[in-house]
Amino acid sequence: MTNRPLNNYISVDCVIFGYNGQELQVLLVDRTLTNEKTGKSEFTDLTLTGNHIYEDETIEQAAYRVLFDLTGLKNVFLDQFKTFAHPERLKKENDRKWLLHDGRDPNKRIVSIGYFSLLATQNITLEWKGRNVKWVPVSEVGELAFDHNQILNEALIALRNKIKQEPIGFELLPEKFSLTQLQHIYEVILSTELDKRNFRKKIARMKYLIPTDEKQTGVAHKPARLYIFSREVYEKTKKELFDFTV
Amino acid sequence: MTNRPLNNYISVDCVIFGYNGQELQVLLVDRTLTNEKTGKSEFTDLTLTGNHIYEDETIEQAAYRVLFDLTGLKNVFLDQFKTFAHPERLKKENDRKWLLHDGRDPNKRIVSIGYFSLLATQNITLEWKGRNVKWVPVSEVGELAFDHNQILNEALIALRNKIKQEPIGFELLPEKFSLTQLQHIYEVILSTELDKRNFRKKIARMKYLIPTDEKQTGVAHKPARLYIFSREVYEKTKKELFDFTV
DNA sequence: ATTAATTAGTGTTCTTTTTACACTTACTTA
DNA sequence: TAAGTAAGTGTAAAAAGAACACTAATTAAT
Repeated sequence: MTNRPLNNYISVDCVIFGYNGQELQVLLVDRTLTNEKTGKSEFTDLTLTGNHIYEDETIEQAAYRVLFDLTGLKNVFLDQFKTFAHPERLKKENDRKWLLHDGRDPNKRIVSIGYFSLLATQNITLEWKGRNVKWVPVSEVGELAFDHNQILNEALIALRNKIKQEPIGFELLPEKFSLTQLQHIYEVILSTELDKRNFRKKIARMKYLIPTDEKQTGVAHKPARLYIFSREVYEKTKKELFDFTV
Repeated sequence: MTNRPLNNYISVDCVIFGYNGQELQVLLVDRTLTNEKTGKSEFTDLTLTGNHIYEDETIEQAAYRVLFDLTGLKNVFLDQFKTFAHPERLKKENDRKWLLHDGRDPNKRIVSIGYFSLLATQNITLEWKGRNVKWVPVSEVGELAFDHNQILNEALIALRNKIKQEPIGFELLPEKFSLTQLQHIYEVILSTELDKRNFRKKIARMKYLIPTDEKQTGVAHKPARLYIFSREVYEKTKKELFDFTV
């Protein structure tokens, strides 16, 4: 595989969602433009992660590569949700400066294919192209670079649709998790409150949620039983439509 | 607006679905490569419709333009469903010849943004770039040019998902339609059989289906009452989740 | 050792939705 | 006027959804 980019005008943008047990987060990286003569910073703001597509790589592989470079993880959940190509999408003043600095022509159209992915945030070391990477609660995201607020919004819509149809909530949790944690994921993503008993009744129907013998430890209350998600069982039984309409 | 394409390596592909009262159809166009010296046809096959994106136009506008050029219609239902960019997607022998003939470099990656749209097939005159255009039942589509079989499949998946969530079945029907016609649309798209009484009970909840005083004429049986879809009522009431899970 | 604090875990009733199922009505054609 | 055809309609049983409150198991503080 070569590392030559296909061209400068097509890229993937990855909206990486994480969950820390409290809130839905998104991975953002600092974008600092340093004036090469004065050495001073012209501006600093935040972007989503993204990258070029290499010559002999699929767009999906490019998105996986971004994720791997960031986290060292493979087999991450990834979903292509929308492509962004509005003529004005990168025409804000700072965006133009940044593109120029990066050797790209800010007058050319840049097409970006949006992927979103889901990660359990625990135990992940973040590092990306020497830029500062951080988790930001989705509810606290301010103005982002480029059209990244729009991309984030569309990713959220796609995530909400997807989680109602397919069991992807597990991707945000450690391998073993409690039902309360799982419920909280749905509550946070769908911005709704769910009744504990009704929630458990509903997921009791889903055979791919396997109880283990393990319990939480070190918590100052009755420890919760831990469950695992069985992808095998899911694949076998998925004709029985997953439906999490709330 | 200029008519200069952005570049030769990005395009929209439109999967245009139609319904003729019997089956779900898709619009295909003949692709005939004529040898310029001999005047003989080198091959003929079928493609979806697609086009370049002009310099100052959004991708959505480009897709609308394809539809307008084909049908003379505006305000057609259109949904961006997936982007295709596999390195090998246009590498079949005939595809390479076609691209060369069209002045494009078959070794370059061509990114195509897929839209699907829905049309009532009645009263539409089809004409596109002098190429022969025709409706083909989806179940009878053979091998298509490029990766268009894959694009069609993905469009079908997107259509099936969408029609369960949003009232788009009407887009395939004339303005006034019977409930049996509507039911048939769902049956055809979801490949399922629905019970007439249960179907009617279900849609009776949907306020935006407005009965008219008109009935079918010229049918050799009890004439069906005709209904219209009220987008206004739909927009007002859509918080009440549309759910057509079957 | 006891108590307070905290979250886990569990069932029932009522309402709504889904499913299965068969006959009469209105129109055209022969 | 009879035959053919699709339209239109109701009921009962099963499944799913919604509302609701107490006991159990653990740690922390005293």
